[in-house]
Amino acid sequence: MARYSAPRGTQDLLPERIPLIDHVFWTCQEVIAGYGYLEIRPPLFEDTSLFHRSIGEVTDIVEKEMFTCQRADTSVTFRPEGTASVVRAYLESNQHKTRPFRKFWYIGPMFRFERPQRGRERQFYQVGIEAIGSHDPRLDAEVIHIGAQCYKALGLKGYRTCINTIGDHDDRERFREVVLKFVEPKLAEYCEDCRGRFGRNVFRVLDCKVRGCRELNRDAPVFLDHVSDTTRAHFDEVQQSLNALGCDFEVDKRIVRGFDYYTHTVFEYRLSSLGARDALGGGGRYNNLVEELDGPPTPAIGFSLGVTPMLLALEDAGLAAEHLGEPECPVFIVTIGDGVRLPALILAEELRCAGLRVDLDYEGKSPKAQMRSASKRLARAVVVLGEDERAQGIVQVKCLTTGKQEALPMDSDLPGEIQRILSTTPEAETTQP
RNA sequence: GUGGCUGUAGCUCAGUUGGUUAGAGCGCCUGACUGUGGCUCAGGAGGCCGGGGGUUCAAGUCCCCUCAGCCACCCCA
Repeated sequence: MARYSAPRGTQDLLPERIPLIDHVFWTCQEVIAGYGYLEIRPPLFEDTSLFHRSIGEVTDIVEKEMFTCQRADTSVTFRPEGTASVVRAYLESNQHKTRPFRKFWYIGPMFRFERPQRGRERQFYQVGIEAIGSHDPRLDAEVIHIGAQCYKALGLKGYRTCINTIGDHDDRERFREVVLKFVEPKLAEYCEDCRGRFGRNVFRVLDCKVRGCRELNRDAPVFLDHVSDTTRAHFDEVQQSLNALGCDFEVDKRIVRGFDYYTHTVFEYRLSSLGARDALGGGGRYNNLVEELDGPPTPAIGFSLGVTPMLLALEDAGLAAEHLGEPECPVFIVTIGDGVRLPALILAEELRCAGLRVDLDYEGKSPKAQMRSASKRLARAVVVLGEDERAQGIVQVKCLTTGKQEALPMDSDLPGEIQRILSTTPEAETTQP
């Protein structure tokens, strides 16, 4: 048992797993870049107040899930999501004055003090995009489509793109009144949770899973019946644009997102095979957030995709294995005898300078064991440098895929020769089991 | 934060109604002509049985606490 373990809800990304993570990163990045989004890298922590303002005071995240650090008179919080930071950076660099419409993407760790379970960690990676400065419904469609394209590019199947609108502030206030009037008379009949939700967030009462509450909600008011014409028109155009893009989607009236800043279009990507926590990612429009953070009224929309659920989905679909494993080190130098300790060090460095990835034994292993190490490291060529070779001014170069070995003079073009040997043995070992 | 399940070698797991020196497969190390991998064979190392306390003549096995993971809830990527 190790003395220390990683903090709860965190994990080490060991070398074997890095290629898989990178695969996800690169695939998403490639898709996103195709739509003109540019990467932005804000700090991992912000003034605590930024999240209070953006996410909302009465959200679970702000109330109990923030990693906050107090030093003297400053309080910073490790970001629980990316949007607030991006908007803050947008305003701080005066984009709203110089280049009001911008499209950003980001990737990096987020932090939430939650109880961990499958697909939920306290430090987790998200890839996200934020398009700030336009209310064009075609942009909503683009953003929604990009997320789906990321999943498609990863080879995932069976995910669903669910969209909804939560209207603007007026729409919701109007609807809140309607719902309050609907629920209040029979409040006593609802479950305990719902009676709590009544005061905090009435809308949640409408999608309670308890059977009794479902019965009570059978004739509940429908939001879309109470929205303004502009809200409805926007939502309609979003759907038309999605169809134009060839993006499959379904409307799910129950989508309500966890942050206060969302307006109008909200969406979620779901994959039921993930279990109870079936969301791959989600996002929405946030037309009031820029203003809320002391900028000019500026419409915007974005999403964030959880890397953890993507990894789980890839693993479930059997698409992860091919990306797991330690990156190969194509050239390994086997030394025999103490007399070649320094010559081997020099030779390795010369080969590296010529652009090869080279390693050698630092454990004092026998030649046989060094060969085994080379194999395990997926080396494709071994350079044997022993006392005998050194005396003759040569090295033995053994190709591990063909097993052929040839003697080459030390003063010949060794890097070139090794390159030649590596390139004449294409992909032999990748076809092994 | 609430409830439930689980925790034995590096990994995946066996371990009978509590009973002697806790096992297997894989992996790791060594060896099979004192300098040559993969395959095979032989041998070897490696476990405070998650941690702490308790019951008992005796605890990996039973009880309590704690930590961690998983599952569900709240909520959420």
